Amino acid sequence: MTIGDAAKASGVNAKLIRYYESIGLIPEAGRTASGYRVYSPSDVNVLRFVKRARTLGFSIERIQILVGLWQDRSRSSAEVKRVALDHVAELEAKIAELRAMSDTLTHLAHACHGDERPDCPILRDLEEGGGHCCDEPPP
Amino acid sequence: MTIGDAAKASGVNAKLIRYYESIGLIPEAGRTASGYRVYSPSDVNVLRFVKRARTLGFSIERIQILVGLWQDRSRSSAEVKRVALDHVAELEAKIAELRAMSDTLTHLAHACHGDERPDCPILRDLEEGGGHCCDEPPP
DNA sequence: CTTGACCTTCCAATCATTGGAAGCCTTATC
DNA sequence: GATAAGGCTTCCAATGATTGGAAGGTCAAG
Repeated sequence: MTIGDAAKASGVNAKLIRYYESIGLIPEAGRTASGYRVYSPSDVNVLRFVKRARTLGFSIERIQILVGLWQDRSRSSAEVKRVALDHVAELEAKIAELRAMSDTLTHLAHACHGDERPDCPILRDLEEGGGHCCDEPPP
Repeated sequence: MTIGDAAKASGVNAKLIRYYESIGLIPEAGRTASGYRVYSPSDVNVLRFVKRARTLGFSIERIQILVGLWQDRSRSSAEVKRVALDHVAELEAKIAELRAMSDTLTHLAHACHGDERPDCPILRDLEEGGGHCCDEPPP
């Protein structure tokens, strides 16, 4: 299999496969006499694993660990679970951050007339740093 | 005020202030005879506006627009509201994406014993692409 | 033999921020 | 007046993951 075949079979872009190799996430592929990279079905499995892990938002760094555990027959599921739960904790933290942003803005937008007049609570919030509420103007 | 003073007063790092200037988000600061940047309290207001907008997750591109509207006395609040709601829509899309990741992983982690044995539903999901559930193994 | 589709490497851009290096300016102290 | 500390200047580079392009080599079919 060439890199293009592996890309189709795994769903990982050929360019990305080369990148993953360059950073050491996947081992260096074998080469034909003319220098083309060669892939086996087992290489494709690794690529699919990586792709699925990326879909779940794992960082490349954590995927390195997961691939290592995956290929380690003496792993404990506790190790895998810890990596996953660490990631879940980061996801939840990010969600909470975005949730707070969205709620604040939704609130401000709700208070904004949205007409042709220039007066706007959104701009007032940005101006004043968000340290107050529309019903409680700063002293 | 020097850039360091403006940084303290606005909460925006001096390095970041230079960056914002370089990309045209804020106008070029005046200079002393020796080349130091000079800032006025009104410049600090702009920096605070930018900082608050970044805290709410607005992209630099949208902040450009917001600053323009802020300083345009003939703006309509509808324009501001539209920019804000576009951003809210992006935030909600991102939240939904992260929520799906987190829920999937939480489910998988729940099904994982987390003990010293190697068997692990998390790794099985990554291996098989998540196209099935623990109770419904693939045919 | 030519065309087109593939492969190779290298370099650059994205987004927002941070870091460092090398060198100049200002202020305080001796 | 010399010197040291600390702030300022510019330029270059790195982050994370991915994508884009350019320039050139290789393979298969027509």
